[in-house]
Amino acid sequence: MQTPTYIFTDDFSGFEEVFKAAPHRRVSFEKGDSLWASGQPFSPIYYILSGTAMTCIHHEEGRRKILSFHGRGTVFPVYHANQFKIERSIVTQALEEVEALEFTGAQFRGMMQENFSFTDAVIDWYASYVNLLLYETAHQEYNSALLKLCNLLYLLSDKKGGPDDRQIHLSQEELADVLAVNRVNLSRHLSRLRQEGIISTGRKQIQVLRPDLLADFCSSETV
Amino acid sequence: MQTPTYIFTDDFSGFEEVFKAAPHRRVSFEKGDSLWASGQPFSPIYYILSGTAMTCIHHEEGRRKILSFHGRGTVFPVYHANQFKIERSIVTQALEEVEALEFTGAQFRGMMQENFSFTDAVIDWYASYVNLLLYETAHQEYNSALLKLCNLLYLLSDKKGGPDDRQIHLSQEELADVLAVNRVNLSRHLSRLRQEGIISTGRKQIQVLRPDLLADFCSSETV
DNA sequence: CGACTCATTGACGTAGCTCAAGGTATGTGG
DNA sequence: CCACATACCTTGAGCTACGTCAATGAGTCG
Repeated sequence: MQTPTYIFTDDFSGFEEVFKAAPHRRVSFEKGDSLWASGQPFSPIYYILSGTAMTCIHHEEGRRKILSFHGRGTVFPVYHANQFKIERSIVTQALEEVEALEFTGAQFRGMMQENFSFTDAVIDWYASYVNLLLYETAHQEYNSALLKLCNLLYLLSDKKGGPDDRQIHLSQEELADVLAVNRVNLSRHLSRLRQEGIISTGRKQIQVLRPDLLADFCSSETV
Repeated sequence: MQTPTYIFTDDFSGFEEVFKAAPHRRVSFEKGDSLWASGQPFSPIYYILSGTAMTCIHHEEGRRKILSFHGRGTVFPVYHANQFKIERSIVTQALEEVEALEFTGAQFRGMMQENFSFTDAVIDWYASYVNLLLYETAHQEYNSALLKLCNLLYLLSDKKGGPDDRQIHLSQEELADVLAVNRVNLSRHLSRLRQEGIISTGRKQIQVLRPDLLADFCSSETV
């Protein structure tokens, strides 16, 4: 039974050879580059070979909401036929150097038509994205800022790895922009968790010292 | 360029004959019935022949979030292979008598594999649902309760119809549960709009008198 | 070393939540 | 058709979590 993920990776890496064999354009982006011009509905589709990109939506009042992160072996945006107004506000930026293969919608659709297990992967991707968004809209929305934060830290920290792997390399501003809470308020809740010995904080990094105690703070929809 | 929709209808009605020809079970639900037992991840898929159903998520603290409405000619839930934890909290209820055709995931996947234009419809459905959820997570989240309400009224009211069609037959509690705001607070904002002559309210119904003035209150992501 | 960006802490305002009481349609059974 | 119950709606008063503004501190980099 799956919990939400903010970080997409390797959900298409089984098709890397298919991507390389299909007609495409090879592209690379420097840190900070946008994958497409902002203000436009998106049209190309990227399969990421290496690097990480971050997708966010800019609100007309000047805020931004960070939606998800896309690493190697995944695709963004995923194929769809219709254009939506909100796409114009969506921006995907490289957080580090990104190497990718670029496809048109028609090329991508052709690959789905030829290979139905590829279509399965597309459906899986959509289902995961819907799951993340449902979690945010229908669950996190009702939680206090502290609970939201604990849930996010829990989901972002790598439960499998050792203590050194349980680091989250995001600034407080970025965390605040994922949760749609105020940066100052977020800082206060982080100090609380720091005082309780659950995390330690540094510049652009948070380490989860006690995942067990953190889990106690989280909602049952999360752990 | 599409704006979000809360009410899904007729996005699969072009395939009604395909549904009827495929192996299925015919089912009907009385007003108030759930389409599947609550607390379970869902497994059957329904094509709705008539009636309307409402999907909501129950939060562990006792609140509920109304997600979407599903009328004739649409499908819910749409096919996916993985199971997600949050599905256990999702309930879809008949708002009136619902006649539907029930399919298993395997049957549904078979139909997608046989008929690629059916797969196109599934992708369109997912894209619309993601669009709605992005709108809620990344746009409405940052709006004040009044702006949220105006946006919702605008999206729910039938812009094509005449004055009598611009009625919304939902209780204030249901509207509040769509917007994740307090019922009392919602009532106050409705009185404001009533005082401005934009809407008239009654028991379980709101009529939009001046769609033009309402649009002025809405955000640009909505109109 | 200076100029960033990032993080912390305090003081204060307010939108929205909660509790509570009362009002008004709608439906039902006698 | 009326009495009563029930759901739905309205309005008031007070609280609080979060947002905003502002000033200061603490890493990092050229």
